[in-house]
Amino acid sequence: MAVVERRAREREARRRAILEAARETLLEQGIAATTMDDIARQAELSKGALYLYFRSKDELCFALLLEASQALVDAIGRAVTPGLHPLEQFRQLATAYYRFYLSQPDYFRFMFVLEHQPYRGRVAEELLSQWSVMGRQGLAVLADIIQRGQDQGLIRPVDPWQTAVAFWSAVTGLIVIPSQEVRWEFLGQLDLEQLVLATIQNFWGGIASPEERQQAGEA
Amino acid sequence: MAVVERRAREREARRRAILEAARETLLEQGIAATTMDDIARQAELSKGALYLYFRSKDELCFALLLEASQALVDAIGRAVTPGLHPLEQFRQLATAYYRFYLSQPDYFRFMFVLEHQPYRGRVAEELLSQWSVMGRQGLAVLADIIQRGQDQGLIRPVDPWQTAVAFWSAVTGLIVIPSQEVRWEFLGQLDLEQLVLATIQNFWGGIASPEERQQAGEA
Amino acid sequence: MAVVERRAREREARRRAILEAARETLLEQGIAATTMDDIARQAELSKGALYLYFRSKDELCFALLLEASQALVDAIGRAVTPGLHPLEQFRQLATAYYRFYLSQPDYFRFMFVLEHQPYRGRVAEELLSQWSVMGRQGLAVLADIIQRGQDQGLIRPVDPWQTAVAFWSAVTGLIVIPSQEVRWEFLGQLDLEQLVLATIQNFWGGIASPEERQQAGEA
Amino acid sequence: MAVVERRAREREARRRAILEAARETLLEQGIAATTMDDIARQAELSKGALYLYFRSKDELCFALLLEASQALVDAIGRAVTPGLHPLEQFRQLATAYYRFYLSQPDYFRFMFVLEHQPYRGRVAEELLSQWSVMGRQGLAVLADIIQRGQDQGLIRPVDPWQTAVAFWSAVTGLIVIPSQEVRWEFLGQLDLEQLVLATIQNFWGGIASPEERQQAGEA
DNA sequence: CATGAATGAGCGTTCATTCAT
DNA sequence: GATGAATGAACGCTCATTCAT
Repeated sequence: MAVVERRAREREARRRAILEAARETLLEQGIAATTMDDIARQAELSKGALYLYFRSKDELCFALLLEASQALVDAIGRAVTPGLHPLEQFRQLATAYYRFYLSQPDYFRFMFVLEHQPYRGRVAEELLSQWSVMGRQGLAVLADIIQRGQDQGLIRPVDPWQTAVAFWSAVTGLIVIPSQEVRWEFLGQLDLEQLVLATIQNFWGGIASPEERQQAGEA
Repeated sequence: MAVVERRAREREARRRAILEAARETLLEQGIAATTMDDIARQAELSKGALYLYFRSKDELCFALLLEASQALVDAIGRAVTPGLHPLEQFRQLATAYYRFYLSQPDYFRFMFVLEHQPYRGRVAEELLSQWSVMGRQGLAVLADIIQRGQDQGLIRPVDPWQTAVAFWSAVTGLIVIPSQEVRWEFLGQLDLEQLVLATIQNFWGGIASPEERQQAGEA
Repeated sequence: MAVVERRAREREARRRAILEAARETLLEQGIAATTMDDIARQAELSKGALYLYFRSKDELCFALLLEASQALVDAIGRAVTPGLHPLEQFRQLATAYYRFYLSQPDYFRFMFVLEHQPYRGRVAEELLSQWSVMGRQGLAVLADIIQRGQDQGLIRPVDPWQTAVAFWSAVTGLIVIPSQEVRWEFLGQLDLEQLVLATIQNFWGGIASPEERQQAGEA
Repeated sequence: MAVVERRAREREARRRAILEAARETLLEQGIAATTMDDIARQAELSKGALYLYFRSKDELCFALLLEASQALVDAIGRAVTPGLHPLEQFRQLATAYYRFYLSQPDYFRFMFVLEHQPYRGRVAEELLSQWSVMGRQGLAVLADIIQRGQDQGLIRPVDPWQTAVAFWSAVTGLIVIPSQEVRWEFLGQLDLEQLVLATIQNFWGGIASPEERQQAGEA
């Protein structure tokens, strides 16, 4: 039955190859401007073959979104050293997030900027729930850090989940919005890295408990 | 001739009516999924009539973007009381920004989220430069506050423009990203207002000069 | 009742002004590429006004065709000196024809080259018959010369009408075809005038009676 | 793989079938009045399929023009027996030309009459140059005959290329203009064949050298 | 499994014509 | 008479999807 396995492996490999091709094309041209022909050409496959691996263009795009998100969540998960001081973990996480943007700016932009249609009702329900689970997983890493910070008295009593969302949204906005050069070209060039680091610092300052803040102030 | 005036007025009114219709339809369905037929139907006009007021679908969308931006910039400009303490102005501005989102969430989302293609080369150059001027104008309000805060020794030496962009991007991300319910529905309901206020606070804390911070801490 | 007359005169003047405007625009851009808006703009009138003078775009085009043809037929009629030797009249006519092309090449091209749709059924029957009458009138000038040439024993027994059509078609082709530069650009520049004169000569040589030919040969 | 070959053959066949359908429809209705839908319906294909074989309506029309021209040039080339007396070759060529009109009057009319827009810039540059090459090729056959006629002292010193263009234009006008029945219906029915033959005769008479002419006169 | 020709609904845009003013 | 806003029926073209091979 090794044949069956090999087939499955080959199928998976082909699927990833298509996603890779789709990534390059979609990121360069945008979703609406990319045709299935473009992707097929890039993947060196026939257009029909695409439909053997993805039910529709929507599912293909969503699969790419899923893959990008998975990569990001993985990167975040790997970045945080268990047992460290929460502020340090906080820094690790934010740094990993920003580094992910640096290493895969297109992926990043694909996730947050591109013109995704509402996928509900257009892709398999199963994929949508995968997406939710993964998203929650990623944010949970951050929420957990905050939670543990509170347990150790380092952080004021705030809602960990809400705080996590806020921090994540703010940093994402910070990264994504000024980098949409076509639209906000008038903003000029910015030193994104420093802005992100400063924002992390500010944010921690904002949620730290008074004692912790004083300590940090003395340090 | 009063007739000429009336005509001009009617023309402007019709133009705005089309924009209004476009807004409703575009925001509900997204740019790509909205056809000129849809907009015409919503505006209770023939499709051809749309082209008497806008040169193309692109220009229509961009005109909406421009209108929304103008409304936002105006709201911001009105909100800031001259001569007040910069921190207070800072709060006024952020509050006005958030209130604009509250009163016109669709406008807001249209500006920052929807799938705008790069407009360069697709709409009249003149419109593009209006857009740049207006954008810079809006951000300048914030940058000025920061500048004056520095002049009064309230704010650490930071680049006012970069800081303005950072703050604006972060708050915008904070408002816009979690409110994309279709995509981030798993985030759950958030108390956005409190998050925004907290972020303002954090941000100010982050750029305040040491003396000012101490003062604020004592208060 | 002078008012009625004046009105009629004004109406006619306006009609001609529109035709003039139409001529410039149609000849420059072609029929299909010219819109009623273009013509109205050129005529400094509203689009609606055009329809007060012409029932449709087709009738406007046909009216222009008619006007051009009338001008040509008039020019031909004026050119031929009654009582002269038929060969000389023949030359006069051909020269007038060619001169008309020289002085109004666009008119000429409009008549023979441009993309006229079949007008039957699209313009008033009355206009179509005007067109026929005028066309026959023009050709009759040539046919009459041939007829009189035969009466005087200068021309071999040929059918005057057929011969007239043949000569006219050949000369028209000679003028019109190589001047369609866009299509036959590869032909290179030609000395049209000499070709036309040579063709006249040849043609006369071809239909002259043996005696006449001999005489001409001796001359 | 025989499959590849078969595919290529089928593709070519389909292309020709579309051209055939286009020919019928275009000639009946004119270029402007024929829609791609019409052609598709005639070809019993979907409209989209047309675009698998031709990049645009313009290219389709031009391809038809090219095909017709090729057929004409081929017919001309085949008609002339090498080594024959130039006058005889002259007759062969003109006869072949006229016969081509007889056998394919629609093709012929399509080439010379229908409302072709300037194609430059609207079809691939490559097609345009094919067109030029072929056109020159065709005319060169005639110019060569004239040249050889001169070499043998049969023809007066005239510019062979100019003379070829003149003759060709005149004959084409002779064939094409009176056959535009819709426009020149008032001309009545003509014996085209005899007119063409007479014109050939006249023309030869016009360019023959004096000796040759005398000889012909005596014959 | 893979191909690529074929489909057909739909898009943005144009423009001759109409008609209330 | 003159206007010009409005209509609406097409048009050329695209492209996600299907299916015979």
